[in-house]
Amino acid sequence: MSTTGMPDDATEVYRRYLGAVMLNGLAAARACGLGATDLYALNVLGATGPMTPGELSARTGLTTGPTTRLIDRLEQAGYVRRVPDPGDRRKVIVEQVGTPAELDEALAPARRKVAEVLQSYSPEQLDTLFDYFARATDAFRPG
Amino acid sequence: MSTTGMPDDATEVYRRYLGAVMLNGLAAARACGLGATDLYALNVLGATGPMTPGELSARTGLTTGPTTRLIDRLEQAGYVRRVPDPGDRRKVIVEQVGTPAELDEALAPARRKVAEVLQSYSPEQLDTLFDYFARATDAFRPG
DNA sequence: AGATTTATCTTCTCTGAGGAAGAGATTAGG
DNA sequence: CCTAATCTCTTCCTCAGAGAAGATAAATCT
Repeated sequence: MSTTGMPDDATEVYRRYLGAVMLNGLAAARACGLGATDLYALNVLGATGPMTPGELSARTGLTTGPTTRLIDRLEQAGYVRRVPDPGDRRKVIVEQVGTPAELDEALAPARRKVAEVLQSYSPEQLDTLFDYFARATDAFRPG
Repeated sequence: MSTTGMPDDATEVYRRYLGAVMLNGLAAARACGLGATDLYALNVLGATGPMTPGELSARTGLTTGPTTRLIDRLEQAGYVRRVPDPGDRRKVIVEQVGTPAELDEALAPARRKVAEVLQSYSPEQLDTLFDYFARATDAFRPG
């Protein structure tokens, strides 16, 4: 792809890879009964940390009404918890409850296979890979 | 994570990375007006290649009715094309029309940043990374 | 050829997620 | 202290998307 400076066949490999990651994540979400927005919100919370419903609604692009019910769903499913803001009693803080266990369970088979793949690399190669993971995470951040 | 043999902090880096990839993909899909199922189906088609509506319905878990309308949506949006099966005139083959341009456009900023990250690696390191991309793609395949 | 099976598409219905508007509670400012 | 602004939540409405059941067309089998 000329805009990225990557050769086309490398782009294709990478595109397929991203597609596979998405596919796996969506399938796992579906297996847990999570909608796309729910998963999106969980990812936002996981990436950015606890935040108020207002912030979450800004991040997801939802208005406040649907956001309230989004949080209701996540809370009822045990993925998230509402905590009162000590400094402002109008506010609520939404925080993840540990790591979503069901979701992790659904993602486990793929992670096991990935772990197998990773075991075939040398320590230096693993350093490279994890360096990439860390830096790509920022690259994928919105904004 | 003990089930994978990965150290816990490495798992966390990796989990964040996957979350970021998902987040970016979902945001891009939303920007293109694609629903979660539509995106899922496009990913299936991209990963597996052209297939009949029946196969697609099995992959997505939808019944045949919604699958027809799913394909209608994707076709109308120009992401996909229906071709008659030459060997069986009951069948239709659904195939992607090139690479979804709008989706690619929406993903471009992230890809540019990733390309920047990738430019900092040596050729040997890039070999390692792309080897991983290719093998991880299979690891993420459902089944 | 006739019957059965297979594959896709159509129609109807319904659930669920999202928007709009406003209520209730709390904080900030004059 | 009283008003205005802020934050969350509630209510009502709409609509896209999914299931169920059946229609249509084509292939297969006896």
